[in-house]
Amino acid sequence: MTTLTTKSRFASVIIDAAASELDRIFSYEIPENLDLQVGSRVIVPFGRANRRIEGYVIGFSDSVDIPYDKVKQISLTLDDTPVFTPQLLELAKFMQEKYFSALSVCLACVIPVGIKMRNFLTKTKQALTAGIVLPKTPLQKKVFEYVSEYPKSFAEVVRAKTGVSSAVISSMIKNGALAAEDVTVRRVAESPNLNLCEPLALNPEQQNAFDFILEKIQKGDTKPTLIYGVTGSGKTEIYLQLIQRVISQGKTAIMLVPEISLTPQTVDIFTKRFGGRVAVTHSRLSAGERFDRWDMARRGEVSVIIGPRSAVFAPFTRIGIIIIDEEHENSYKSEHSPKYHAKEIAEFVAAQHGAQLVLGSATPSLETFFDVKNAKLDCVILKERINKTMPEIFVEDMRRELIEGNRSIFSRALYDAIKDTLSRREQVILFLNRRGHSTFVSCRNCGYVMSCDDCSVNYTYHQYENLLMCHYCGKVARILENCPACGSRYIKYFGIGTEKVQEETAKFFPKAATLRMDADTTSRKNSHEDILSAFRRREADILIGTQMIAKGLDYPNVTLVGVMCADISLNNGDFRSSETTFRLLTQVAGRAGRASAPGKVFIQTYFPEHYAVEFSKNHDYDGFYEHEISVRRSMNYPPFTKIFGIMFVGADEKNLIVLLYRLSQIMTAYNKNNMFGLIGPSPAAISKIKNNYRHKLIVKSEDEDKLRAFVLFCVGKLKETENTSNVEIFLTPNPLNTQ
DNA sequence: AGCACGCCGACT
DNA sequence: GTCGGCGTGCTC
Repeated sequence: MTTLTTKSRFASVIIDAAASELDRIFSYEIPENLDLQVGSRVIVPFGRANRRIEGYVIGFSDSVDIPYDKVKQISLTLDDTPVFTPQLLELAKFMQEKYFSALSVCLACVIPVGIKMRNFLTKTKQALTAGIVLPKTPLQKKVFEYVSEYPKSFAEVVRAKTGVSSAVISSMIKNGALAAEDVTVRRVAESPNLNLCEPLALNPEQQNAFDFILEKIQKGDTKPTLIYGVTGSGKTEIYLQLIQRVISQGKTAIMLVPEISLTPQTVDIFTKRFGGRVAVTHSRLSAGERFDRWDMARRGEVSVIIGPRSAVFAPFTRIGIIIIDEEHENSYKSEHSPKYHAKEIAEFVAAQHGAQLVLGSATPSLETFFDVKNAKLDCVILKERINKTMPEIFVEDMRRELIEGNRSIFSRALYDAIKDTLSRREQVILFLNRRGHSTFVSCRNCGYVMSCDDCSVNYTYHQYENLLMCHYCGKVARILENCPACGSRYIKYFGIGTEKVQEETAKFFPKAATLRMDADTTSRKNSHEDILSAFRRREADILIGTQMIAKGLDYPNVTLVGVMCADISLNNGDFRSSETTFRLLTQVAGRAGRASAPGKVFIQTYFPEHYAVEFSKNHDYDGFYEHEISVRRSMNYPPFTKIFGIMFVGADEKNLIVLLYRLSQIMTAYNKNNMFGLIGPSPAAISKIKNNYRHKLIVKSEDEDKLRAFVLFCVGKLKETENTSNVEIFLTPNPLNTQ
């Protein structure tokens, strides 16, 4: 059925609607004069009222299998070129099946301009050239002379240079004294005449990694490669030189980076190497800017795309290499439907193009390293740290501090180290992965805890605004003097956040200037960059922050890092918590020290003997991997199984629990040979958000395809036998967590 | 999803 | 009579 010819009588159309009942092919007759291709965007009459709706042509046929009198005609096509290639159509079909999404939604995802636009937003300007008719007036003569000297000048430039009004120019165009043509202009940031940078010399390790991957590319060996290299080991230079080779062979390259790493510095490195051949995408682009980058890629005006996860959909032909830097990053997984993971998409696209997939990380995800061990992935190792030595790590047992009478948030050793560091005029980073002042507020008389009415989340106290905030829905409440339950006045604030750390730091080190960086201080545009550069300029001695300070930033003058409480991520109840903690500690520790002065890192914890803490203390990823993989094996967790999250969300909790319980009964009944492991049903970690209750069921299996089929079958059975109209059912294959 | 159809009660 | 409430079913 799927052919590329446009001579067929009928077109297979996917309607632009997310509803699952509409996620199928509708056949339409093609009018005589309409030129269509696979990928054409069309308007079709739909439904009893023939309302006009957008659709995508995904194939052609000469017959239909429904009564002919039902078939309607396509009204019109929206663009003069297809919006997706047959390859991207295949990718969308793959996503439809893998992520349980409507094909129309997957297609919209593949077309970044899928943002509803009637027509493409090509921006044009009028370029003027002297015409054949001679000018009549002095002003016209002036324009004529300028344009004779500088043909194809933009009208706005001609007006500025000659000082004439637009009336003069338009009358000249009208009588033939000027020739005008519309030329496309791109909304791409002008790169300020950057001097292109030559490739840097590679050290032996880098050279080895480069040679290994280049040889694979030349041989057409498409097994993916992991570059496993500590922070600062020079992975980026290898990426750059590989891309250089690929584009010199006339192929294209996709470079994925976590959104947070897409800083001006990163962009600079790439534009300095590839000049106008590289386009950068990021989430803050306008529709027009986004369209231009997409259009430039599909027309071959650029050869390299660098961007966050969505850049994996770049409409390139002949892709030679796809690189995923910091492959372990959670931001590669989309939170919205289709809940794709950029790594899975990249694998598919690389296979389509015969491209080399390169993953880079200092702390690879367990799944990735497991694939290395099973020879599904090649691996090159970079051990050497350029211009930096490993910091020394101290683990502080906060239980002992308490027993020995230290009730402050600083262990005695960390306190001394901060004092020392400040006296040497060096800088300190204090890390705590929780914003706000106090994490819960409760009554010491009756134990009542202030929490959000709409979500099952404790209020966090924010001192600056002096109010209570729900970190889930953002709702705020006023602080109370009396307990709403028992009326007592013994309200106390417990648990520390970054705000409290700042307050305590000021108390203990009154002479030190502090800066705080978290979601509360970076909501303003550019404030993120402002805080970091202020710290780099040494306008503060101590930087206090959450997760967002942990990643890839280098401050040569920071020689001390304190992790205020490692237990937060350790106790989040998810099977990946050890991995997350190990990685976080490793990343934070990487902020300390430089070549001349090795840094010190203090990790404060109530659980110092936890293996995630122990292994990070010794910078021992391999040891951590071996331990963690044995835990995963014994618990039947990924990578030994695939997991599947089923979440029921609705306002009527009782109804929701009954239905989810019924689903688990169906699953148990059809679970022959105990092929599938069931966990739950149970309330989600946050069991209520905005007055909608959330309960979940986790299913595990070694066979991903069977797992998918089983879940789909059982949910189908539930929908057949019960009324599920009052619950929303969210299916998430390979969820990032089991919360 | 969105829209028409149709089957009910209430009302100028 | 007929206006409008919402439950039901279909969409090439």
